Amino acid sequence: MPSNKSRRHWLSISSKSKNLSEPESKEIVKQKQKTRIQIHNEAKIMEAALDVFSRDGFRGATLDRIARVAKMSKPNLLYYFSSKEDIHIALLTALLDLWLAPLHELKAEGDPRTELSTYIHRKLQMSRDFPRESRLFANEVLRGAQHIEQLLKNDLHDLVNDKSRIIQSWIDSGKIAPCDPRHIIFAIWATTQHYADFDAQIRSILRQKNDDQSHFADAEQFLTTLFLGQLVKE
Amino acid sequence: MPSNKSRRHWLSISSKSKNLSEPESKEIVKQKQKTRIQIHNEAKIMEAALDVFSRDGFRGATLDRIARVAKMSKPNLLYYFSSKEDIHIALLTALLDLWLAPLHELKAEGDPRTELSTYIHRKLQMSRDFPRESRLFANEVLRGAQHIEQLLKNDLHDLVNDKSRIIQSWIDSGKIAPCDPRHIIFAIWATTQHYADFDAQIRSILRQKNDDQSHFADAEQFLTTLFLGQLVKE
DNA sequence: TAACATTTTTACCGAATGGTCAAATAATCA
DNA sequence: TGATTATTTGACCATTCGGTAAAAATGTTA
Repeated sequence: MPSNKSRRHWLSISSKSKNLSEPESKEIVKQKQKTRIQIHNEAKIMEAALDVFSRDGFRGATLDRIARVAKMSKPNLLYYFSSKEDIHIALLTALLDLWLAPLHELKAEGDPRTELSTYIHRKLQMSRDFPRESRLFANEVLRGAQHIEQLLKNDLHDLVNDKSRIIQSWIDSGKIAPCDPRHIIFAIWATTQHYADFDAQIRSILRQKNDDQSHFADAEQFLTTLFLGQLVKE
Repeated sequence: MPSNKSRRHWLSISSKSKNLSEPESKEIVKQKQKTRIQIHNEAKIMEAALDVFSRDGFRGATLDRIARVAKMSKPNLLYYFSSKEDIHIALLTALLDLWLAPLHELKAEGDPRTELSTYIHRKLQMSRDFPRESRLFANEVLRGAQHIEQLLKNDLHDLVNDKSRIIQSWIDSGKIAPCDPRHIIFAIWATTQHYADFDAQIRSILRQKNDDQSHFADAEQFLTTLFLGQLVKE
């Protein structure tokens, strides 16, 4: 499968949680409209920040490096975001939806085998096409997830519980072995994201070049077999 | 690239492999005997380094912080290791054996079900009891594994290939579905280490306290079911 | 105990860090 | 167009970074 090299994804900057406060009926909104330059530069910064934070983690990343990658001066960068922490949080927040999209699509109506293999497929696609995003979250969670604690405890927790109820219904109807459905989700996360986060290790073992993505097909075949219960014979 | 200034740092953690050979065979042994203070302080530094590197990654970690955790001055720390990179590499090297021990124990003679569930059990135990070690390697591999490239390409590669041959024999005798055995190993790594590396996420979702490890029992039960092929019913 | 080797500390270095400020420049719009 | 606002810049700052030099302190041993 050819790789999708042009990976500019739109990033809607977190419109700052101030928006939670009532915009005072339908009058003049305090939040000013974003300039074309603003939109462009904020996107440039997010793109650069993704590059740097995903490689070095929060503490290891530097504003100088982000500025250099974004091809702007450091003060200019700080004109758009007030601090390093700000950039990091904005980036994580903006990418969370993209990151959780595959799980959102897990539907109760479908049959378990189809739903699970579709989910695996989509997650593997994410690892293949958005490895930086995967590493960004991996780095953040490794650190203790201090910058997205609330996101995890609220949004992610609720989403997982929601989807766990679907899986539970499959368990109740005897289609899946009794277990805590959340561990199924953990296992799919772990196995699929592993191919992005631990890429260097996998390539060392498989002796693959950096641009070779042929193992993803094997991985999907294997993981489908694994999760659909046909790996070990009786 | 380690700039190897030939200082008086003949002391190195990895020298233990040399100690296995006969002491003073014929010539004057350059390797001097380690002082009690040396042994003590190197251990103190490794312990502190494990704490700091596993939390912040290589770039994010600082010598000042390591020194503070180890309760010694920074120059004192640099008396034992010549650079930050040195400490990191020494730590990774010293811990690799511990980290690979469970895989080493995978034996061809046993039956696949027992061998796999034992391996899962050991790996989960590692995640539970040595989470910092797990995160240390996770951080390093996330960065591209620049400091352990050779270790991965040689030692780990060979070990995995070796054990893959065992699994392949199980495939050949029809006990396991045809697949690249290395993906089985990857999947066990991913799922088990996930409980250490992504601990913060898991606790957020399960709403568990930091010292609660009760989910490890669930995890083992679940992963055994998963890998032994009894998760999804026909 | 004296001679010697090992360990620790103090004081320091140049570079990089996150961040500020006011002035200069460019874009927008009445 | 000019006035206003939005953007960019260079000069700067306090702190922290990885690391060094050399003396002081401590341990070891003849």
